[in-house]
Amino acid sequence: MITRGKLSEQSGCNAETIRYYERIGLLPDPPRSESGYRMYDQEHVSRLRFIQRARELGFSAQRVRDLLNLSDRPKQHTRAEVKDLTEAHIQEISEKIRDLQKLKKRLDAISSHCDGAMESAKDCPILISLFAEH
Amino acid sequence: MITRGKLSEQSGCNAETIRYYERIGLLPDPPRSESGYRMYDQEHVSRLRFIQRARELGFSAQRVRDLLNLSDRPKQHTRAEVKDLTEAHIQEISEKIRDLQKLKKRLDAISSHCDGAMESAKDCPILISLFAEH
DNA sequence: TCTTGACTCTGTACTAACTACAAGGTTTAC
DNA sequence: GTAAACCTTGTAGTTAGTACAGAGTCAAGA
Repeated sequence: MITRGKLSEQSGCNAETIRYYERIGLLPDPPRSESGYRMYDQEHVSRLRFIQRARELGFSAQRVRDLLNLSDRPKQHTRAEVKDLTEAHIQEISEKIRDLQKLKKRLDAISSHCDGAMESAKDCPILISLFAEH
Repeated sequence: MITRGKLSEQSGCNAETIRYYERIGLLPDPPRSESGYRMYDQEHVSRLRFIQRARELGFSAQRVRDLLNLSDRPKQHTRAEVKDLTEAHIQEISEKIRDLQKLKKRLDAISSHCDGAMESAKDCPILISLFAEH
């Protein structure tokens, strides 16, 4: 059994974040010592690692919750459900990439019209294009 | 002179968002009618359009504020400063794209190991990889 | 034994960029 | 006159945490 500080240290997860995960129901309430200190076991460590890996992969807290539910009640769920969640997430990421690429293209185009010579910002083609009607 | 509702309608910007932009200092406090209604003029319309365009291009509110400052005091600023802000922004977007592409690659790799057949989620390679030590 | 420092507890407030709502006042239309 | 449609303000919610204050607890050294 370890305290929150130790769990934070072992996992590299901010101690406040651990409390936050408990609050939003990603980590179950741990048992407490007589004085009220949280006492974590190996189960908590594994679960926190899972949460960290999923978050690193960009899953939202809600998606992580869904994945954990599938994992907690595997008999009522299928691999297809897990795969569906993952595919939906991949889809979202692909869309984000596409949107950002479009954005970058537009910005590159705007930026290329400005040579950045040391003249007044008033005449800057970038600002003009942002202020322009249409 | 138009009211907030009309400005919202004309710009397509949510009326509450206009109040928010005022609160964070992107839009100047407009003059008020006798009864306290905000009265906007053409200047406000242009400025709101600028903000909307910049936000669509993914500039943060702080960046938009910086761009507006350059525009408001063009004599003290140069085109080079505007270009620098834009280039920094393009840089950030490029990094985001790279990060997301890396993420997608990892997720694709994980997902491809799971055929999604109707078996228990317990044995799902995706969940296993998320729970795995290392 | 006392004290000091490090830890933990709780609740609360802050971040970005909005959105939404309640309770009240104003304007417009019929 | 009254009802709808607008406007005002303050406040709370969203995501995914982070930070801090004030109080209690624990372990080690003098």
